[in-house]
Amino acid sequence: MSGKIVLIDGHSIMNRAFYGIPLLSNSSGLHTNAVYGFLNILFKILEEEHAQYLAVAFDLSAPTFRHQKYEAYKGTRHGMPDELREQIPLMQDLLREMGVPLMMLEGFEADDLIGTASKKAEESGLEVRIISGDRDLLQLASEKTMVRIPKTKKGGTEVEDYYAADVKEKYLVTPEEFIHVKALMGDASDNIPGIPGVGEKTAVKIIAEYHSIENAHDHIDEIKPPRAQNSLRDYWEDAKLSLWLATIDRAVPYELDLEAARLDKDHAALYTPQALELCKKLELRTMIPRFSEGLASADGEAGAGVSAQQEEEAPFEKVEDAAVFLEEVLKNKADGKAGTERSVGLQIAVLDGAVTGYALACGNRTGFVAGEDTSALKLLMDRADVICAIDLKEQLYFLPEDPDEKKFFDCALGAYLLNPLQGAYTYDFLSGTYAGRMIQSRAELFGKKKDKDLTTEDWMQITCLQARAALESKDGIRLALQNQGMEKLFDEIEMPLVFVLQRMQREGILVKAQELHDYGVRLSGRIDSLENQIYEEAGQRFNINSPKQLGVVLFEDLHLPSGKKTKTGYSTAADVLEKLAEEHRIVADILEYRQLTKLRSTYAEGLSAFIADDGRIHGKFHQTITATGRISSTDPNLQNIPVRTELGRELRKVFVPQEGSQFVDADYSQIELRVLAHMSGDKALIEAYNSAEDIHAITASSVFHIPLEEVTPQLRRNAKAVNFGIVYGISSFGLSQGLSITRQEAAQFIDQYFKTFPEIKTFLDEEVSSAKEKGWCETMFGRRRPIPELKESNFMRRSFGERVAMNAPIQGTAADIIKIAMIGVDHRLRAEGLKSRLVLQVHDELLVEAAQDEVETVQQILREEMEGAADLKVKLEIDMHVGDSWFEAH
DNA sequence: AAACTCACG
DNA sequence: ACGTACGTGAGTTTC
Repeated sequence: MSGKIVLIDGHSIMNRAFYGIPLLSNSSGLHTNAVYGFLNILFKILEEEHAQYLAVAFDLSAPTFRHQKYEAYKGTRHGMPDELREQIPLMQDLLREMGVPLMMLEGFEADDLIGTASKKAEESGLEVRIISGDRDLLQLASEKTMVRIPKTKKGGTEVEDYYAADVKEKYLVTPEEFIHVKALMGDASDNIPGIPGVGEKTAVKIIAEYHSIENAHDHIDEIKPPRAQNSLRDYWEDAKLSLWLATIDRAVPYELDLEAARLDKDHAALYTPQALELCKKLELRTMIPRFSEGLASADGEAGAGVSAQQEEEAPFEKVEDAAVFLEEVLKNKADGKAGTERSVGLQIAVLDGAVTGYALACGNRTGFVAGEDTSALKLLMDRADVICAIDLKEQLYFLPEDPDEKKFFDCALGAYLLNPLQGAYTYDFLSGTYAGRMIQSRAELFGKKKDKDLTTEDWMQITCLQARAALESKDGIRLALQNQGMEKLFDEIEMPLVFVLQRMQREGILVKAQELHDYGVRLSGRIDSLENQIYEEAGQRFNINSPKQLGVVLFEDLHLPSGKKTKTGYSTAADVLEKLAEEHRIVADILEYRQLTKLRSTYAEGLSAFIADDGRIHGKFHQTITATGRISSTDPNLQNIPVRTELGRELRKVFVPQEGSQFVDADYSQIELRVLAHMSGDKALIEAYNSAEDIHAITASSVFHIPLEEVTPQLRRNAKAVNFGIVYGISSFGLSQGLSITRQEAAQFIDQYFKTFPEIKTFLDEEVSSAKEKGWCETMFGRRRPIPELKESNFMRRSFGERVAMNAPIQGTAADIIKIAMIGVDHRLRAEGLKSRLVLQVHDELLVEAAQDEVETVQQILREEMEGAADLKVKLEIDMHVGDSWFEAH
């Protein structure tokens, strides 16, 4: 017999899918994300494998014998979240409707059934593919059995494939020996105890040499690390038990009905009317087209099957005349084939900085247009109702000027709002998560190749995939935004901001290259003499930049009081060194050396490299990076230009407006604390803001019960630190670090603070408990941040989650507000026909390069748009300055 | 690639 | 008892 069978480990793949995809639920509150993800993986595998047989194994709900025994012995039981548990029967029902055989047998695990079925299949001459998220199944890999493990990587799914040889290559042992490794090292997730004191490294070493635990035990006196030798001797019974637990039973009394598992050629038989019905019932929206199309093609088997097949093999066309293709695309849409809206996915391919072409997608048809003919782009701007893209800001450089901003939809941006923790919003992730089509990622197609190592053909493929993913994921993303109440945030803040940020990037900021260079030279002079002085004081030459070497010099050679902080050695961080400044002259020199070399390498040298031919730095602003909704900046980072020290601040003198312009710089005064006052509604804090200039001083006065005039600088400093602490999600330990006081003292401050501002306490507690209940927190404008840490059992991680729940709504709301202000400022500058432009945003600060004769107007616009960006219970105030450099204006 | 340090809000 | 302030990005050393 020849052919191929795919065996899926049901629970394990459901598990992967559940944790890989945001928790979607349908209108009746039923969660469906794992079902959805499972189908995604299933279809992807089927498309790749062209297999003849398919079956899915599940554990029966009752605990199996092996685990029952061990769990009883150990008293543990791994739980499954209810949100996942409820999806298992749904998945099984759906598979039944699709005619896929379910392998289940009382008393045996899915592992055992798969092990048995794969053994029999191999014996009868079939190729076998085992799909599981569980590395335990690697023991089943052979020359004819490939174990495939889908891994959710940052931004997408990749499948790791293992034949027996691959297991050996990666783990240095054969699949069979792999069981013995497990028996020694154990596996917490699978309740295999292993033996104490033996981890992965030792276990692999022992088994690679002795091939089995029995043989190792026979040569017990030769076992190398004495710790492992003793452990194997003392815990031999545990090792044997573990081996038994880890071994998959390949002789289960179970016969898979191969005929029932048979797949037809294009898998049309999976798409039954009943399965379609169930999909509709579950509201698996993006799966529905797939099932109904499959059904339709099965109905008209004779002719339609062939063309469907062909389309699968050649999904993309290369287009000669883009405008013609687009006309046709838009016409089809308009004809109502896929709705009346004329939306097109768009992606531009750039190779070595030059546009090599662009892809337009409609439905499953994607046309790639080579070269730089942009006629279709103009047509597109004109004719399409919705243009979707991934990372639109970077695409805009290649589109005609001043497009109609309302037409665009950035899928990456939408997906970011739905889960800002995702980290990357690649086309394959968007397609798999929101369009129900799992596709090959860039890494799967081209491995670790860098941009410059890709050919135009490669770009063509990626670009087409991106365009199609954008088009297909748009509806799913919009629907999810709607369901989560974030449509307004998306439409009125995030999407408009894309264009503002792009204009800022394109504008850039003028930097005096010569002065920047001179600044670096000045630093170098001082660095040289410091370096020599440090060597002299140390009595030796060493690499001052190496914390490791520095630690040895300070704490061993010079015997300075042992820096307590350690992780992989001594800490030499600034706060540790500052406490040692009295002990030795070298410490102050090192701190100064650190400061100067930082300024030289990161700023003087680092920034120079980014000055473009126009003399300006065109840094990038990112809108989909931070967990809280802030913007981030790279290439270079213009949001961390020094300001706190005099010498560092000097650097800002090289950031200047162009001839005939001035900088106008405006920053919010304590925006986060004001947001807190508003959101908590705390009467005392609101009153404090309405009555006094100096919020930290009045905080000190209220908290410590002394008249405002008698607040000392020390007390004011304390109060300021507490205010910061509150915004960060207060903890006595954190505050004690910030103020260099004991935890008890810090706890007293906090206690006093909450007595003075009781509604703040209530508010923060409420934020935490609501986030615990819902799994996420949100800003005034509905921006969400999921906080998975709140569910964890680890104290440290859970505490982190609690602090996040207090901080994110505040930091995020402030971020929302300045985004609104940016849109307002940018739009007014342009609407009023001014030449002045926004050039930088630094979280609570905006910098405008203002034409000389527009300075006053710009000031008025900044004040109105920033102070009017949100209506809070306290006034939003800004500080504003005009100057001929960033140094002067800030 | 990870760890460390440090620049900013 | 657990060991930390919240959010970023970049340069350097080390593995």
